[in-house]
This record gives sequence, C-alpha cells and structure tokens, in this order.
Amino acid sequence: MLDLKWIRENVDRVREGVKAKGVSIDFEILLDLDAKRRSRIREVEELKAKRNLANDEISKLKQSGKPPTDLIDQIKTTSQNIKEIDADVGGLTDKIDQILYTIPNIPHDSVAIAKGTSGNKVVRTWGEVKSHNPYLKDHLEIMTALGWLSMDKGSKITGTAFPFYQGFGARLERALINFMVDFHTKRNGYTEVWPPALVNRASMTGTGQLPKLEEDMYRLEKDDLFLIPTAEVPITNLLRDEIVKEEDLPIRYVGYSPCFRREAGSYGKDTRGLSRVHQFDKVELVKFVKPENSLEELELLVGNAESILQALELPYRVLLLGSGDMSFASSKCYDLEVWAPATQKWFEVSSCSTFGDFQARRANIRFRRKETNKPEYVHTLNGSGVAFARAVLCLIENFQTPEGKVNFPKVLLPYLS
RNA sequence: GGAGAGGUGGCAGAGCGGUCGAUUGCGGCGGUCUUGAAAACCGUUAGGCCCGCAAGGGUCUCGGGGGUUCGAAUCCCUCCCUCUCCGCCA
Repeated sequence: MLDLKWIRENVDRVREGVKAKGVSIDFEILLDLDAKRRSRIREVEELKAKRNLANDEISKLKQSGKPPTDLIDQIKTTSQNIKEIDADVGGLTDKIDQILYTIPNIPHDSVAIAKGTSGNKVVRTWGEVKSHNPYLKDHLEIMTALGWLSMDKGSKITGTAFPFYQGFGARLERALINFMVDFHTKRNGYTEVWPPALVNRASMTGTGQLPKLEEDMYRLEKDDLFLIPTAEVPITNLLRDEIVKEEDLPIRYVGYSPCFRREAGSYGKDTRGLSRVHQFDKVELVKFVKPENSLEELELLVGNAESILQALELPYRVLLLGSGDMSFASSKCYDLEVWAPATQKWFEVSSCSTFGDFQARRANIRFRRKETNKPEYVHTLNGSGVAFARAVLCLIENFQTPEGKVNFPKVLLPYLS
C-alpha cells in the first residue's frame, strides 16, 4: 500500500497515478478521515498522559499507606472518555485502511500513461518469428495426437481447463522444472526454495492479491486458506514482518510451484488447449533489494527470465507495459511474450515487475541501513522464469517437424534422456 | 482429533495487578587498555503512531483480538502458533 503520510503530502501526484492505472478513488473522503483521526489521537493521547500521571500518584499514595479514593474517582471519567475516543479512533482507522488497501501502486515515471494496452511498447525482439506455414499444427493437436496431453481427461477428473499431462508430456513438465531451477541457481545466482501451495489471508494481503482479487482465487472455506495464483505470494511473504541486514541484500529466490487461477469471467477468450488454464506450473523469481537499486535489479530480472527463453531457443519479444495494463501492485513491469507459429499469436510467459515499497509496506518487510541504523522498507521484485503451460505450447509449436513430431532444444536433452 | 505445557526485545531467559518497554546473560555496535588481537573493563543496543523545521516531547506495543480495573506482560474470554504424549495417516 501507499504511505498515508506520503499521500497526504502528494495528493495530486497520487491522484494522477491512480487514474493512470484506471482506478477511481475518492481522496477527499480519505484525507478527511485522516484529519479526523489525527485530531482524535491528539485528544486521546492528552487524556492518556493525564491518566498515566494520576496512576503514578495513586501508586505512590498506596505505597505510603494513604487511601487514594478521591483520585481514583476523579480519574474514572477520564478513563471512560479514553475508552470512547479509542473506539472512535479504531473505527476511523478501519475505514482508512479499507480505502488504503484498495489504492493501487502508482506507475513509475518511466512508464507511459495510457488506457488499456495502448501504452505497451515493444522494447526488443529476439529470435526468428516464423510466419504461417501450411504444415504447422497447433500445440493441442500435436500433443493430443502424441498422447502427451489430454484436456478431456482433465475435464473429467477436475473440470474444464485443467490439463492432464501423460507420458512424455508429463516427462517434459518435470524436465522443464529441473532445467529452469538449475539454470537460475547455477547461472543466475538465485537461492532455491520450494514453498507451500496454500497460504493464509495475511500472506495474500501482504503481496496485494487481497482484498481486490478474492474472486480470482480458489479458497478453502473451512480453513480460510487460498491456493496460490503464483509462488510470488509464499516466497515474498517469507520475509513478512522481518527486518533484514543491509549486507544481505539483494536477496534472490527461485522457486517452483503449481499455480491456481479461477480466471473468473474469462471463458471463450484464448482458451484453446494450454493457452489459458486453471492450473499450471511456474518457476518464479523473487528479489528483495535496496530502493536505490530497484530499477537496475528489474532490468537484471528481465534478463534472467530472457536467458531461459534464449536457452530454450524460443522467439520472444519484451514489452514495457503502459500504466493501463499494469497489475495492481506493480510500479514498472515488463512482459515477455513468445511467438507461437501455428496459433500465430504472442503468448505471455513471463511478467517481471518491481513493486517499489508497495508490497514491502503491506507485508512489513524492512532492512536496517548501516549509516542511519534505521529500518527502511525494501523494494520487492518478481518475475516468472518462466510460466509453463504457455511455454510448453510455444515449445511444441516452434519445434514441431513436418512429420508431426517434436524436436527439443539441446539444453533440454539432458533432462529428457 | 484427544490430553498436557508454553508463546516476553537479534537470541537465551526472569517477571505473574502499580515508576516494567520490561532484571540478567549472550550476541551486535562504540570506547579504554594493546605493536595488533584476545581477555578484562566502561558505555550503548526495539518498533509503530501523534505533535514538532529540528532538538525533543507524548502515546502505544510482552503471539492476535476482546474483557475486568483508576491501573494488565501479569487476572478472565477467544482465536492463532509452538512443543510433549496419545490417536490417525502418505
């Protein structure tokens, strides 16, 4: 979330930033509640100071054996007042928090202000973008024919858009997990983690999925736990409510997890085969960095994600997202899209963002700077490195042979043999 | 799931209604001593919020929330978590 004090001092800038994200917030109400709350706090703290002095006095009188009954009677009304004002402050705080939690992060200055996807810019393209060729079959056709994937079985067992991988398809999934995690640990310097796939409400709130996206997630009612939409959630929350040492930064984690998305209301849009599914696998990169290194670390993160696509010999392009297409918590975001030559579409397989201190503030993740010895919020970043279902889709379509078989990039061969 | 014991500062561990934000030890930081280091000694070492340009002052926090009281780390209720034993189980 944004800092209330900072909002107060920079309302116009926040107002513009929020609008650029396509969200509408009534800041007059917020600032009014804030002013009321602070005035009530001043009021109640004065009373508390008075009560504390009286309590000291009572304590002394008791110790010297004098009955402090008069003083107790006097201070009773003060205590009653304190209770009432405290309740009022509590109510105001709840209202303020409710608003604060719905305010999105504002885009970084280097991000184009634009509606929807109109501000997205291709910053570079890599590899050969194959044009349409009559013999090309799409991934679903190939994988189904080879017995690698059954969307029908997934539907029977669970429901629509739950892929069931079989035989070599299952093997491929497992190989990709190992390849990507190895690559990021050995070559890109990340520390491997394997997080839980279920998280509690506090974690979902910490990274910003809640309260806004509750409808997009699978939830276990009985335990009030959520199936993670991305490993970003458990991995970022690893450091929730902690203060790390300055010299430990940057902290880099890589973790595999299954990802679960209800994708409510998205039926009929790009849903063929593996292009949009409710459960998929993903290797996620998460970084905690010092604020001054945030943008530079984002570029490195994008590079780390790209290195996977290059190793897999997949043609891709990098998009810098405009304000209207960015996620709620993101401050600056690059998407990586891979070309699928049969489907003739770009598929997003990675989204790399810096969140500034937005998540760190919500999740209370700080570091202590040596010079000042004061705790400061870290900046959090994450990116897919990369997301599977679509990467598999692109892999199959790019590496298919005219005979209806599939070759694989040589980097995967050790994992597939 | 059942029974019991606990959750206190970076860690360990006291306190169990009244100057307790908290004794003490370890660790960390600064200093004295030393050619340097160790040891020893001295000092220092939580965070949030409010007011303030600042210095500083006030207030809150002993797992979370609520209650009793003039006053709660201490008493009561509730939830969460950890440990031990039993049950169940991959």
